[in-house]
Amino acid sequence: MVARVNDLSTEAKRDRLEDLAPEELAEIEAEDEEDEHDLPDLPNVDDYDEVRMRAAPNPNGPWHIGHARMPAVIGTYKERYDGSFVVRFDDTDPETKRPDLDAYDAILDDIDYLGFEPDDVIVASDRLETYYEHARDLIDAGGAYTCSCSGETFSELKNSGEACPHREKDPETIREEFEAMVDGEYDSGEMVLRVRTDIEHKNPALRDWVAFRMIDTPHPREEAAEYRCWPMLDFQSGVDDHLTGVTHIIRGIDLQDSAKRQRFVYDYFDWEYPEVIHWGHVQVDAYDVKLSTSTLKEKIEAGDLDGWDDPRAPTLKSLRRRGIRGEAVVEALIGLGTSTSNVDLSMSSIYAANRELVDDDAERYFLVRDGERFDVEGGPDAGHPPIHPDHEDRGERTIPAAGGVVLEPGDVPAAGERVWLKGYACVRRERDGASAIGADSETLVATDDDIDVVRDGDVDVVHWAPAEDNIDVQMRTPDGDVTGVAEPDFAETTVDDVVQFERVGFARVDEHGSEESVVYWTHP
RNA sequence: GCUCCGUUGGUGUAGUCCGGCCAAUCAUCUUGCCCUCUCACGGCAAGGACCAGGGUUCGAAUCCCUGACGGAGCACCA
Repeated sequence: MVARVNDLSTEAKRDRLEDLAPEELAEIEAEDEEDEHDLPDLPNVDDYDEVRMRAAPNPNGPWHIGHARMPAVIGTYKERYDGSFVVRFDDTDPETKRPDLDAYDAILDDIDYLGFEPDDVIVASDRLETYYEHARDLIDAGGAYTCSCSGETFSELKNSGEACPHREKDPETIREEFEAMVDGEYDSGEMVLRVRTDIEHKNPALRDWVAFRMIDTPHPREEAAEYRCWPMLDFQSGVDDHLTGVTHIIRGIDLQDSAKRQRFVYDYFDWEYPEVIHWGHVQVDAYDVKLSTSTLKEKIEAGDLDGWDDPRAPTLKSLRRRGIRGEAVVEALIGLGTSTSNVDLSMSSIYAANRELVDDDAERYFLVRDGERFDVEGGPDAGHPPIHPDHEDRGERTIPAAGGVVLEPGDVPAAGERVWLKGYACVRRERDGASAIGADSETLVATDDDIDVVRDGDVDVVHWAPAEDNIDVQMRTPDGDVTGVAEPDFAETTVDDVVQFERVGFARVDEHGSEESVVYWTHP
């Protein structure tokens, strides 16, 4: 019987089911029609009035490509669920993760580039009093104690599951010592406030973790410079997530234990812990430079990179300068999903998304790199290729040929061979000896071939530029700078235009200087 | 050492919760063809994956076990 059912085709089974249980069939087919999202649905959305998320960057520099994943994803979820998100700068370590004062605005600028706008922006170092208040409440609830063990001593005790003597201090002392911490009466390392969790918890990472510690170095922000007692991420972040109404937390797998740690605090306060999603790390191919803000900062300071927007840097500022739209970056990052495994992002997926966005508007020009000069005889004075092959109404360009042309070395035909100068005509390279003056006087002679020679595959079409009255161009790319000359009409482009240098690739016009023009290579 | 987590084509992803419609989706990628006065755009086609081994079952990418590989945490960093 079962075998007979198995032998039925899908169609047949469907028909049979329709007879037997039409309502169940409807249900099954409804499931199939669920619209497809690139991102998985967030968990338990219906349990909340509004989906609220947060991005919690450490303001230590402008963002690299990997950082864009957070705003890309939560911004997309915000749109899907009509939710909101807050940007919270977690700048609670003035020493080892010392904030960079320029980074706050730089990061907001990067989010703007990606096309998203945070509903709120808050800064943790503005909120110390709030954290202190909650610490006091936690102490009163018996959930924290001051501890003067050295890190090493406590670590040993903790690893063997033993409490330190400070754990059973009387509440009065704990309160006094914590106030002394707040008042800055201890030096770095002398005293911490620990959350009382479970000293025998099977996961050593969760045992009585530090909530506050002393830091001697003043915070770079003036508003926070007087504070010496600073909360650790797990405490600060946990409190803020609750206070700002965050319903869905998305963060890296490196913080997998954070939720478990923070739950102890939430339990003391009788708060509901938000939904949590952990995702893996992102690596990006095509760059020599590591995806690390501190590494980038070092390279810039050492002069290996010209700045955060150097085309060789895997930063958002760099992509922006290259003419890649934030939208394309978002699209590629969304495609990575939110899985817990580490992922590699191919730049080609960003390029593919961007090409689709810019191709229609990108005017076509010729750029010849490392050009070889030729005289042209027998043809018209100029060539007239279209500005855009799909839009004749945009007109055509004018490229003078009478004064000679330059070709890329790879496009130079062998003596006696033909090549089609795009928008101009078919030319044949003279054989050696036709002129006695030498290499500089090599000549291309226009033939009367019509375009059929190209259609038949006998002659290659190449791009070219005039040998005189051309425009010097420096093109900056992730692999270094290249130079070349562009046709005269290229001067009519304006800064920020993304153009396509035919057979070379897309580029963003960065500057038209008196000596030369500078463009940034976008992608093939 | 202790504790978590993961493993689908070159890359990413869907499917895994609730086993059958999955000889496995979509995108990117690579190759070929068509279009084309670009190696762009567009069109067509092809290529390429369920980590391994056991088990449960009529049936396993999906459930269970073991192993391998990879990642993360055990910080007075974020």
